[in-house]
Amino acid sequence: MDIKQLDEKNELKQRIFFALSDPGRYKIISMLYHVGHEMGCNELNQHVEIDKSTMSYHLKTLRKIGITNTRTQGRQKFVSLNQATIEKVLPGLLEQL
Amino acid sequence: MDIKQLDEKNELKQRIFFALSDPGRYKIISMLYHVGHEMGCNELNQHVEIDKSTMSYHLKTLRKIGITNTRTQGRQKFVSLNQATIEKVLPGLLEQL
DNA sequence: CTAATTGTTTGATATTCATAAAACTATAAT
DNA sequence: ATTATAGTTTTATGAATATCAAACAATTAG
Repeated sequence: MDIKQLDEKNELKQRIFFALSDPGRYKIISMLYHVGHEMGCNELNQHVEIDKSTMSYHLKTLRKIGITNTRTQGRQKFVSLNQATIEKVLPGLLEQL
Repeated sequence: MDIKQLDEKNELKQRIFFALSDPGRYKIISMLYHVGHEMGCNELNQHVEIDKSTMSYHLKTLRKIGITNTRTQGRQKFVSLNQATIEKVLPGLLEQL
């Protein structure tokens, strides 16, 4: 693996660490991991107590980092954890949350 | 373990994630872990290319979080990783850096 | 005593970040 | 058609961050 790929890997790690450094995002990620399946944003909101626009903002961040997937069904959006992406660069991390 | 202790544990985790979310701090932590022994700030500076005052700022952050120890000898300060603290809440993480 | 070395602190600056209210879009229900 | 639901975007605001130059210790060397 060349230096460029190493840097990219470290950048992804750092973005994941950034994601986990905020209490709200930590709870979102932890919740998604522990329930083990996708959740509607509203459902998430019932468990993680933050304003819905703040929630949307954080979810957008997670999406941009690339550690969540979103599926739209009707007027609902279901968010799920892109577990493989995380495991690939930081195996074993999710179990620690 | 009660909720308060859990919260404290998660707070420490989140602070560790914050520490690792910055490229400079990531390199410092990674370097300290991989060399496996304490390093002088100046020595660190030769490996991690950041301004010495920025370095000092980041090292202060790590100290406040509680994941490094500092020992003064003459005019040098030796920094080492408080590995046990990290391992306690996030076992296996350091090997991934 | 005067330099140089090692590191911290202060101050200024630019940037990013988190938060929430308000307006907005899209879908579903009545 | 209206209204309710689900979520996003915009806008504004305050707080936190990162960076670096310059001044400031404290120790050591010449």
